[in-house]
Amino acid sequence: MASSAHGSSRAKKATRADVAKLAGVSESTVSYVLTGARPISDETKERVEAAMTELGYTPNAMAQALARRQAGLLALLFPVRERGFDASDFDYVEAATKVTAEQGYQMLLWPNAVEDTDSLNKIASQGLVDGVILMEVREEDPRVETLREAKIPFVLIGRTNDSDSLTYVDADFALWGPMAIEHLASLGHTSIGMISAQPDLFNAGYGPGVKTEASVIAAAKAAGVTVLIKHVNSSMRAGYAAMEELYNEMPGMTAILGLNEPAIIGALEAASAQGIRIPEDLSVLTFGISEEAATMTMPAQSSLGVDGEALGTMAAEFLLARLGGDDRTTLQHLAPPFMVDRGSTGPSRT
Amino acid sequence: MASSAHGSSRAKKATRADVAKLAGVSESTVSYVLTGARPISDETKERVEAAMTELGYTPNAMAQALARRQAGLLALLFPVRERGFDASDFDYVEAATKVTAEQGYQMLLWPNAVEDTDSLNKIASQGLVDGVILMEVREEDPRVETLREAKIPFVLIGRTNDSDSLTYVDADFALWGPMAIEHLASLGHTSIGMISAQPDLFNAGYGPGVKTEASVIAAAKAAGVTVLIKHVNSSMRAGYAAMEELYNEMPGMTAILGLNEPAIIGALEAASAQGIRIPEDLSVLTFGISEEAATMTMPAQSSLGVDGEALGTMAAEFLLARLGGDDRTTLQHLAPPFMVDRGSTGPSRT
DNA sequence: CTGTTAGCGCCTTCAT
DNA sequence: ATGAAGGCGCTAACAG
Repeated sequence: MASSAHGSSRAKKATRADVAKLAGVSESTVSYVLTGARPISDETKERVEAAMTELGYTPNAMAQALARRQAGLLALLFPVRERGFDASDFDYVEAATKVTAEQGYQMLLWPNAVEDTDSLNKIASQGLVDGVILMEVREEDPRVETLREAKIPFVLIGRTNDSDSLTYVDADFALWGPMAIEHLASLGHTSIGMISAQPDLFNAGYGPGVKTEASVIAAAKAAGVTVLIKHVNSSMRAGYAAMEELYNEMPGMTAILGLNEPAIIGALEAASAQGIRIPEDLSVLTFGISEEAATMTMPAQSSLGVDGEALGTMAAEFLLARLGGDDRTTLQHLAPPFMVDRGSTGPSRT
Repeated sequence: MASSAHGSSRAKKATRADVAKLAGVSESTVSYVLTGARPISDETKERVEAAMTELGYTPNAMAQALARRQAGLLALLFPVRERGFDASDFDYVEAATKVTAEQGYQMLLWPNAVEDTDSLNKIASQGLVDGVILMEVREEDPRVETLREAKIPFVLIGRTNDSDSLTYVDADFALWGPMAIEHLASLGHTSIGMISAQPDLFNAGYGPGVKTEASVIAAAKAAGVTVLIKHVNSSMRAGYAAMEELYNEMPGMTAILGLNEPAIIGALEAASAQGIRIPEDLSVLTFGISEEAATMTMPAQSSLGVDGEALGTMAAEFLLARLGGDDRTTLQHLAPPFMVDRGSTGPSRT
């Protein structure tokens, strides 16, 4: 069964006409048993279905798309190169995929870089996909203008600086700083280090980085505590080094905030190498980290973030609304933060 | 400029007929200035191009695909959920994307699970994509049969147990064990631990895991050294614990092999926590790890693996050959391993 | 150098 | 409950 001796992979596929002929019905009838858009007698339906399986018929996606004037495809833009694609990212993607699949859409992952607007323009303006979800959004994001010009419905997970007229879901980073600082301040911490996003992402206007830092700084000021921020490359090594810098520049540090997954791992390693114990000597609170990443280290990290699955779902629903022609309402959502206590923060023992 | 007050994103796009009318030429002429498949006078070419830009015309991908009987799309199957998508994975993808783009193909990333053969069958048999590249291949991989039935050209990066008739590129794992063991044995190591792939991947027949272990075991036997293998979950925590187990069960251990990125990080952390120094007290050699991952830990890990970019390129070339109708030749390639010494191995001081 | 004419495979409105 | 017929937007011979 494994090999058909003549073996031409160019065997032409059965078409709707073939099925119609074999079943002795008209072509449109074949379509109607597929779509169910019209009542068909059981008898002919059976004949048609038999013919379809006999011929191994599958409708041609391109022809369908052309006739229906819609591709049934959605693209999810995720510039994979920047920082990979981890379990927490997949929370969003999986949720969005699930929701849109229920409406008959297939989701494609577009891994190209943010700057690759040429490719993007192609898929967006050629009608290859019906709608787009953007992830890893920057404060100034060239993709937005490209998609706008292509007149294709799109929604952001994240947001740009100028997002009043955009459709998006995002975390409410403005609340992250206050919530985190209050938590630590109430435990008595007054000297707090922060291992933040890598410099280039920050400079490129990476939203979570910029917005979270801003709210941390404001909250620290309000609470009267000191925060020392380091922009650290996304590597354990850099995190390790940053930890030493922090202790040098702020000897009384009793807590750190994290906004950089790999770097935090390195920082924890540095702490452990120095015999610094968590949470006895140092409290650790990490932003926007997945369950997996948070419990992967030793000790596990208490964290503050959003529900990626919920956000992904909502993004998909917004997009479906746009695809459905809802053009008037503003669809925007900021998700509130929630904190998960995994025991890595405790009272200050200054 | 930001908002067009009437704001219907449903504005119908210009078609080839519109361009032809505006330029005062026939429709086919419009096509021919686009494809350049026929000489066109400079004068009419300019008129047509002017009309195109005036109307913002872009050819409809679906209609093109239908008429050409080819979509110009390729899918790269990568089940993202299993272990994420990291920098080393992107080496393959980027290389393959580049090569195929030069032939006018767009590469899509298909993140669905290996078991999701329904979705796969859809995109494969509906003519949505012209060819497929599979990654994360298992010894028994259901996707292969699905693609075969769909009669669509495909190539594996990796291979199944029964791959004689398949088109693939893969690492030559059979050489990994000997090369690694010889390296360590020649340094005097005789008690070697191995932190291997997680149990479920291994049981699912994850090729790199199964094949590498087999070659390690054989090579160890031949060299007369002892290897103790642990199947470890892909987390730092699990690696940390595995390290302790290894020392308990094999107190004289002086070297470890790694085949599990996160677990190795945990293992290194465990070593550092115990005051075990690398490479003085323990040699570390990791398989199939990217430059980034290898240099991310402290100390960096010497590693043994393949050139992902080269493999991705070759996979793409194989696929292009199949798409070009080359159906007879066997296209298979096993890439030799190469070792990168980052100083984490040294003489045994038993 | 340029136009005309069949399709590509399917959807969908009219008819019956 | 079923057929027939006209597109969807573009390609690719076939004619000049």
